[in-house]
Amino acid sequence: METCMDWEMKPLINELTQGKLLVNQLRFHLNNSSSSSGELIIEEILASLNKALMMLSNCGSARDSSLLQATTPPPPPPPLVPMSGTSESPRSAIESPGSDESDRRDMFKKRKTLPRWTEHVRVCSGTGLEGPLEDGYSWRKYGQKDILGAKYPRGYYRCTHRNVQGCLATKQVQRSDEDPSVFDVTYRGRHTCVQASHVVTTSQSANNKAEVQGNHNKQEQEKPKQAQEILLNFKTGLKVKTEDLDGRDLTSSSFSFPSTPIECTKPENHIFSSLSLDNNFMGSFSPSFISPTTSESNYFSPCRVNNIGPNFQTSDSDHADIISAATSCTNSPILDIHFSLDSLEFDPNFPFDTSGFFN
DNA sequence: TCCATTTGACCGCC
DNA sequence: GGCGGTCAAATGGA
Repeated sequence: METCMDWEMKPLINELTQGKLLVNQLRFHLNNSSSSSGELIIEEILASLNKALMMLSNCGSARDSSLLQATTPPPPPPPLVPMSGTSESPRSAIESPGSDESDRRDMFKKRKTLPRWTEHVRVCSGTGLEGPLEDGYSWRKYGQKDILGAKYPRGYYRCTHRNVQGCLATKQVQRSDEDPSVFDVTYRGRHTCVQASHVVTTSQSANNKAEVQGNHNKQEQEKPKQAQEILLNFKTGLKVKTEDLDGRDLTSSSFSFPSTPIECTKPENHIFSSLSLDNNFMGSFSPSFISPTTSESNYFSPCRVNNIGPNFQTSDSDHADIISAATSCTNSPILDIHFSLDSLEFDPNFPFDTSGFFN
């Protein structure tokens, strides 16, 4: 069986390369918009992408499946991992009719080895609703428990596709005692499922790629068009806020896209609302960013950002893997997105398919 | 009827 | 034995 590293190395590199391409397109766009400081950010993004690419080419198969182990503190591991044929099958789905006792014991053992990481998510004020967080995946609540010492109960969610696709990803949502608007979301396991929206977008992407491969000249002609579409989609909801960067107030220089579709302004439309381009984003979001129909979709909009330190570096603290929160995105027609590509650690196990994101 | 949520009970770990 | 995590029956909504 191939190592997880191998399984989508090429697509990953392709996607990163495409990311570079898109950033260049973005740069072009920004140049036209005479946003000089946006250029600075783009340079950083490009540098980060290059760095990631270099890391990928260097690490190669050096990295092993140890990343699947629950390590402390875990670099925010991406939840997406192809585990087709994995031994980790949910009890209810793929279990063999063996002894329930041993199965249950196995379940606990597996649980311990699942990667685990935490995000701090601040919900956007305005909805006043309480509920699970929309993060691009379909979650189904399977339990809630009062936790000792915690004011608020902890909600337990698992992937909706657990039974169908054997996806073992779970998350726990715990409202912070100190700040009720902050939720600690602990993810466990990685998504092995293919979200419906993801399928659509990736297939579209695949179609585009097939088309491109079929006709190279056509590719040259269509790429700008494609990229433009991508850019259009990209800019519909994306704004990079940089005021937190190392004390540099770059707010004025942050690049933002003026034409925000009305959909993005609606609080009930959270396609981009939980977008965060950090490590966790790489893992926990369906690249399509299209929220599947889920009970949690309309509750509120979590605004997740990375802890952006100097030069987009995450801090060395325990919170390196913790997503702090933006204070608000509800009232902004353009959702703020903080991201740190510099801190990306591409888990070889993670099927980083940005086609959905950039499409 | 199907699906998601709720909630009490159960089980393993510490 | 207590606590955290999960299961599964009951319940409700679409």
